[in-house]
Amino acid sequence: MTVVTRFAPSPTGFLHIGGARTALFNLLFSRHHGGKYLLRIEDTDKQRSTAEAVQQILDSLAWLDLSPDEPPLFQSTREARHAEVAHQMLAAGRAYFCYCTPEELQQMRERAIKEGRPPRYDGRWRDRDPKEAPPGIKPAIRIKAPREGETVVEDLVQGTVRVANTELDDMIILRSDGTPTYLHAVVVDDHDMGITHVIRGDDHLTNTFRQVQVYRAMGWDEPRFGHIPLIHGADGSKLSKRHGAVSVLEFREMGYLPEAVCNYLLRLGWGHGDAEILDRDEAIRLFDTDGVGRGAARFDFAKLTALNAHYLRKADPARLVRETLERLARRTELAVGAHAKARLAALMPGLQERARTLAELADSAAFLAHPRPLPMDAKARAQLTPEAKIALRELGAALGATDWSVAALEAATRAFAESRAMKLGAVAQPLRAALTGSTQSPPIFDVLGALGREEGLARIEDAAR
RNA sequence: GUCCCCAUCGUCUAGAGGCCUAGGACCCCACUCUUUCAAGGUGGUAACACGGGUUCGAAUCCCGUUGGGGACGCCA
Repeated sequence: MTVVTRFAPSPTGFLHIGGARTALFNLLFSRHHGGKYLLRIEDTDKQRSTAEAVQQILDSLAWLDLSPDEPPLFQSTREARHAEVAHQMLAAGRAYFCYCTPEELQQMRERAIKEGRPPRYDGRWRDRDPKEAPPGIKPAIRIKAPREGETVVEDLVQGTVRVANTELDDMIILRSDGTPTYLHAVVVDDHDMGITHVIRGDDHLTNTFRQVQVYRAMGWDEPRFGHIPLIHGADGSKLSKRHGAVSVLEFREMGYLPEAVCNYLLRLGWGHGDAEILDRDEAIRLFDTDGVGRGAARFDFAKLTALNAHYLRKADPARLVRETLERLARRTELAVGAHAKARLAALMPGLQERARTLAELADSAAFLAHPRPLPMDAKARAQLTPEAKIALRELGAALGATDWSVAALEAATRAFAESRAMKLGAVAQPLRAALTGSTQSPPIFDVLGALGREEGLARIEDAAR
């Protein structure tokens, strides 16, 4: 049997980071088993579904390299099929018309809760003759769920999960307006799409018992289910906006790399020995449901950031130059032209190993694109003592006479310091302040080299004034 | 309220009865390297929720307690 998985988001908003992990697990699982990974947009709620949300989800998945193997299936296009199946169940005596009004059901729920009973449909139309139907009411179709025994699901993650059938009620599969409910549509679509493994959030675990009834009523093979735990915020509650970012696109904006996000998401709730750094190929090779944990995991920005720093360090400098240029171009105080681009390309190896996110990278690179005079932060200004300024002026003169290569610049500076009986640091720090406006930067001679003779000497002169 | 699921350092996790003096990663703290900051290297702090069993032996199996999460819609 070829494995077929799917990710099935509803387009009522942006793609949640938890949804991204579900998509990742589905992709990894199918790839690991040599199968297919599909996408289904669950847009049957016409009030809340939007085309923008669909596009955002597609963009988010593409960014994370989690695009499906085939174009997405839109659930709304399959309503006729959903209704058809519901009517087949009706004909087979596995479903029935229910003439209750929403108000009536509401009352039923309220009374049950007041009396301390679970709020469930009491099955009042289950065996009633449709001839007794009240006039003028369009019926909904309910499934005839078993009332005795228990329903057991062998979950790939949670193990054997069982529930007494008395806990289940006869859920609506087709609304009175003829549209399918989620619980019904999901099953019909999963069956028709040939889904063999349903990997989704833990919050669907109890739904599974209801969905299984549809498979059984239709005599369809049931897929295997794997319910992965939800992601929580740092305080242990369900991850939401107040925990910081939750939208995948927000993570992109904050400067996280897609491969880092995927690696982090993979390790959130899944483990394989001591493996921490896993690229896509390695993840596909090792991923399986037996490595998925059963408890909810908390989202930790510190670890994501550490992982991001790792990937940033080994990323292709050319790629980072492009990304950084894009961010710098948004800053009006900078002059992002050919000079800046060349300087950035020259210094990127030194910059990228010092930044943890693309946002930090852009911050640390901004000095390269800043027109003179360069603004100084407080610590940098403190470096420029009267003595330091004198030394800088003389150093400038010395450097002006040297070949503008990193090695020559370093040699000249070391010779200069030695001639003054100064420690290299005593010269290098004021120089760093002059060149970068900061006390932290890549190796200072690399900076000097990247800046070029004209700009480098000019900045030294500015600072020596 | 009812049902379902979960429970190892602060966080993510390894651990499938003896290999556990509980390992790794992140965070934090020292030291080291060093022109700064990072990175790297070395070392350190830190956990089996609790109570009963089962067993020669339990982080690992069973029961209970506590704590957390989820689901109970003509939403998805």
